[in-house]
Amino acid sequence: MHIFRTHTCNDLRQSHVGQTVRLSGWVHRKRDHGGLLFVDLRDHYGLTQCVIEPESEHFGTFEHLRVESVVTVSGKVVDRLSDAKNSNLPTGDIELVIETCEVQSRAEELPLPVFGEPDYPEDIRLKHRYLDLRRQKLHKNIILRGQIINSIRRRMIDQGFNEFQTPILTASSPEGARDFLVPSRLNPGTFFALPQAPQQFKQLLMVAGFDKYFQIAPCFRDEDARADRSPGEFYQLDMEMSFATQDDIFAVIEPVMAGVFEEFAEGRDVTQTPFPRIAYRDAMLKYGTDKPDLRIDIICSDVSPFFVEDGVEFKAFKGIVEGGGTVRAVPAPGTKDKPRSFFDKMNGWAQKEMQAPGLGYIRFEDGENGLEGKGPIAKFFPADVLVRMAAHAGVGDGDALFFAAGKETDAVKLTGAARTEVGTQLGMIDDNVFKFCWIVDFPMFEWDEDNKKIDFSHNPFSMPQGAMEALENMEPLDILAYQYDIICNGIELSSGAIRNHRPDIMYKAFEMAGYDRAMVDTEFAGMINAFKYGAPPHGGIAPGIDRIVMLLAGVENIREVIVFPMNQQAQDLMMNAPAAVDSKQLRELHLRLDLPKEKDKSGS
RNA sequence: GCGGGUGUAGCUCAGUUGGUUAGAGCGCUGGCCUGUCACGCCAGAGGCCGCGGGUUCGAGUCCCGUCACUCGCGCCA
Repeated sequence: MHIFRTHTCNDLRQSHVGQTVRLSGWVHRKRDHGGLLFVDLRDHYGLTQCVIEPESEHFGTFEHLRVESVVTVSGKVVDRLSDAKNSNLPTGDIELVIETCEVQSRAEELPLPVFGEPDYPEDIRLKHRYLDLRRQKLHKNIILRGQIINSIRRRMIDQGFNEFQTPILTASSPEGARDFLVPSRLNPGTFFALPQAPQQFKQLLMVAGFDKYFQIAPCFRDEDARADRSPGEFYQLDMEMSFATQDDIFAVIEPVMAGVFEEFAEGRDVTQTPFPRIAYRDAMLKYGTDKPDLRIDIICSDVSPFFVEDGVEFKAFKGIVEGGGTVRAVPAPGTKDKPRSFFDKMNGWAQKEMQAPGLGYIRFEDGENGLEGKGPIAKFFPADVLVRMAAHAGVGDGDALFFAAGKETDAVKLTGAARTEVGTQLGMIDDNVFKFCWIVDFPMFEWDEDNKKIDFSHNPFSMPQGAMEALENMEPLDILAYQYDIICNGIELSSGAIRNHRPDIMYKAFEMAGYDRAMVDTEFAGMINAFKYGAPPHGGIAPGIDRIVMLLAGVENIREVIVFPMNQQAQDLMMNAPAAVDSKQLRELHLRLDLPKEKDKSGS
C-alpha cells in the first residue's frame, strides 16, 4: 500500500465498500460526540468522512488534533446507514473507519478559518494566502484560471499562432505607464525596465517574419490599482499578426473570446460573433464612455439645442450651452412609480460621488394634451419643446430623463456614470449575460489642454486611417486611427491596433505631436531601425487574462483570480515585498538611497 | 496626490439624547455527549472602542488631526 494514499478524498463510492484504503489530507472539520468522532478529511479533490471509535488507540490523537492538520488515515470503507448518508457529498454514501493513522503535520490555531469560508479582512487573507487558497471558492477560481489559459492557448495554436517568450529584463517600451526599474550590476548607473507589455518585441517578431505570434505575457506597470486592475503585474493574451487588416484581427480574436466565454459560461449567454462595432464618437455620445456596459439598455443623447430654444427659461443650462458647453440626456425608462426620493438620490449621488453640480430631471407622462413633463425644471419648457425633446431622446409615457450638463468632457463623464447608476438602480444589469462589443475609430490625436499642444490620444504606433495622405491633408484632430478596444460588460479587456510599419509615416506622426526625428531615432531605436529593412504591415491586440478570468469567475475583484496578489499599495504581505535591501547589495550596484522624510506610522 | 466609505474581542457586528461594570454570534480553551455532516449542551479565557489631541463633571458616542484598509478620481495612451 502506498505510504500516503491509495485514493483521493473524492474517489470512494459504494463500490469500494469492504476495501481497506488509505487517504491523506487536511482535517477539514471534526464532530466529536464523545463516544464517536467524525473527521472530514479534505484534499484538492474533495471530502471524505472518516469515523473513529473510542476503543481505537488513535481516538485521543484526533480528539486534540486541530483542524487543518495533515494526516494519513487507513481503514475499511463502510456503507453508511441510509438515514446517515449525505447527498450533498459525492462520497456521502460511504465513510472510512479509521484503523491506523499518522499525523504528518500539526496545525496551530488558525489566523484564518478555512471551513465555512466566512468573510475575512483582506490583509489577513493576503498574509496567509496559502490558507485562503485552501478555501473552495478561491481554490476553484485559480483552477478555472489555468483551464481558461489552456483553452486560450489551444485556440490560438489551432489558428496557426506560435508561442514565444520575450525578455523580462528589457528597456522601457512605448507604453505611457511608469516602469519598474532593475539596476544592472555589470553596467553601473544603468537600469533595465520590466516590460509594460512585449509591444516592441512582438512587432519585431513580425519584422522577423514569424507571421503569427502569441504569448500569455507577463506585464509590469508601476501604477495605482483598481478593483479590476492589479498593481504591479498582470497577464495578457498578447498576439500579433502580419499582412492583416483590422477585420482580420477581429476574425481571429472574436472566436477565441466567444469560444472561451461559451466554454466556461456555465449557461450564461454570450454575444454571438461578429461582435457589434461601435465608433468611438458614437460610444461617447450614446453611452458617455468608450467602454459601455451593453447589458444596460439605455442610449443617451445630446439635447443641448433644446435648452437654447426660444421660450425655454432654464437659465442655468441655457448659460452652459451658450458658453460652449453641452447637455446630455440619460433616459430612465419605466420610472413612473418611482418616488420623488429616487430622483433626489440620483441628484445626491451626482453631487457626492461625481462631484458634479447636480443632475436635473424631467418625468414624462401622458396627460390631457398628450405627453407632459413633470418635475422641478419641467415648468421652464414650452409644451412642444418637451414633446420634441422626449422624441429626440427616445422616451415616452412613464419614462424620465436625467440631464448631465457642463463642459463637454465633464458632461460626457457624468453621462456615462449616470447611465451605469440608473441601470444599476433600476435593476437593468443581468448577471447571466456577457455582452461584447468593439470600439473602433479612435482619434489619432487629441488636444492636450495642460501643455496646449496636439498629442497622441492612444498608441503612437497605430496606423492613421488614410496613412500619410491623411496626416498631410486632414485636420489633425479629425484623423482616425486603426485603433480598437474590445469590451465585455463595461470592462475593457484590451486595446489593439494596426501598427504603423512605415518610418516616413512614423516620423510625420511624431512630428505632428511635437517630437522631432532625433527623438524618435533615440527613444525607439530598435523598432524604427527594424522598419527600415522591410517590415510587413501588421497588427494585434492583447486581452487581459486576469479580467477574462474575473468575468467568468463572476467576482468583483481581480485579487480573487490571482494566486498570490499584491494589495492595493502594491505590497506582497505574505512575502514582505517590496523590502529594503542591505547596504552591501546597494554598494555592489553603486546606489545610494535618498529617501523622503518618513511618515508617522504610529497610528497602526 | 485627491475624494467617498470603514475602523468596538482572533473574526462578523450591536452599543439609545454623551452617563456607572462595553454586549451577542462565530472561533479558541476545558468539560459532557455513539450517527453527526453549520452536530448538540455546560463553563471559561479573550477589549488602549485604530492612534493623538480637543470639548465636557463625564467620550466607544461630539469636534479636529492622523494612520490603516477599501472603493473611486488622477494615473494606467
